[in-house]
Amino acid sequence: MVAVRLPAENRNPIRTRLLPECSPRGYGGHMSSQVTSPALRQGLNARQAETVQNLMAAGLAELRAVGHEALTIRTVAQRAGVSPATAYTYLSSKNHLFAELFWRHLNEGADGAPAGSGATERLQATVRALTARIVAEPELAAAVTPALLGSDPDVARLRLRIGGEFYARFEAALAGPRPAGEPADPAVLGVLVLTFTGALLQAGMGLLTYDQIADRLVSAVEVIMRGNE
Amino acid sequence: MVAVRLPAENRNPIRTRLLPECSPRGYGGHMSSQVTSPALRQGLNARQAETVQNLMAAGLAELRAVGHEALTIRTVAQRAGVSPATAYTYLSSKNHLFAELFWRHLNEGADGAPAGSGATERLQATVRALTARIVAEPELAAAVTPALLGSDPDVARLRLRIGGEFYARFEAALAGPRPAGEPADPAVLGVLVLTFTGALLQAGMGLLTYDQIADRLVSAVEVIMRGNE
DNA sequence: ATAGTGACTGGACACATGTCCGCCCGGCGG
DNA sequence: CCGCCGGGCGGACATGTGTCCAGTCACTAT
Repeated sequence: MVAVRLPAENRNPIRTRLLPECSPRGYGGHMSSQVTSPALRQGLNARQAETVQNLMAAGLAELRAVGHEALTIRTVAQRAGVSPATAYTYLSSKNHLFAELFWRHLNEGADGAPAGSGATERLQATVRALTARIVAEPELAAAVTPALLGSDPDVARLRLRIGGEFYARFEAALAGPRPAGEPADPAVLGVLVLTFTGALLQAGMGLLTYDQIADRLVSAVEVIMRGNE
Repeated sequence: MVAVRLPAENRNPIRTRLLPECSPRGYGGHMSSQVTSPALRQGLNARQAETVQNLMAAGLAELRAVGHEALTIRTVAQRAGVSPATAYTYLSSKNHLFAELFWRHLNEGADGAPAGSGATERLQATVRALTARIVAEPELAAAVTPALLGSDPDVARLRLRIGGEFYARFEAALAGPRPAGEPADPAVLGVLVLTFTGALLQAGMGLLTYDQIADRLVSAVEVIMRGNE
């Protein structure tokens, strides 16, 4: 950890790595031509956006090819056709790369809120959808669990977003379809999120395979909801 | 990660780091004079056991003093008064140190199985006891979460033990006092363990403070048990 | 007393990580 | 056409990690 070398006040003036918001999620209007309203894209111009795009694609490819342990920012940079120095201007660390990739991966596949008559049913659908999404990139899943525990500020930012996303999805499923669902019980919601993250942790540790966690979680939802509507 | 450099077949012939079982747990007979029945202590003789003891104490002290990010095996070795090379004969990595310290810490404080009339009550007592134990060494808690995700074989060993310990404690609380408790429902048990590890993960990420997790978990137990006896 | 055993040592090694800095060069405004 | 601006480059650096090996020294058995 080099980050400890300096007392954290005279380093990194404000330089949080800037990456385009760019979640290709839902409203597909503003990402058509790559240059529309550059100011909205977190201050990245077209050239920079392309570099970032290359880095992300290369990161995923490298991850699939050699796994998260052997991957280094330098090999990713090479695969993306940029220099390591350039890569480091966008990615503060390996952990940051993994977190960013995971965030993007999570937000692909535009699953609308699950419809269904009962909360349990909707929650189980949500759980299945999420785990399916995660299981689709096993190496990414294995990489992101330790990565999200890093102390890097860019990681912290992503971690909040990812946690919030889980929370939002479970809340949507618990409360029911939009116009007038019942309000979600925060205690129940909390347990659901805790259980889900617990499953991810156990999978990350190798105590559960990613195949098992879907079934475990479906069963968990049933147990939890048994006394709660 | 140097562990990847060689294909893992011609390194470490069998040399899993040996540490004394030594959990000062319960039956306090066999650890009085430091030399009784050396064979039982995982093949460590008195001198080695003392070195290990020094390393563990130094590790904990260093952890408290500078935190887990700044700690290195070399500083721990120095504090323990041994050379880094020696430290590495017992500790395969920083992660291994943290896992070992956590395991020992968890097994101090000889809390017997919680008595109580209802399963919910016993589970809440268990949850409180565990989190209190963990919160007693916040730096250790912060260190162990990422550490347990490591790929080091020594870490894997500890991780299984720690997971098993959690499982056992929840099972004991769920099933009730020894001679004739009702058998624990494995689905409920599974949810409890997932929720607990989820809470640890969230605390490790900084989404929850370690102070909050006790309350969250007590509430979680109530929610989970609401429909299950 | 002597030789041997084995824990510990010192120090160099092969990587990896993230930072810094001077330079290049292509596009854009004058 | 010229000059600047700024993204990207090359490469050295400081630091950390885990490994390896020849050598030392106290204890032990003969």
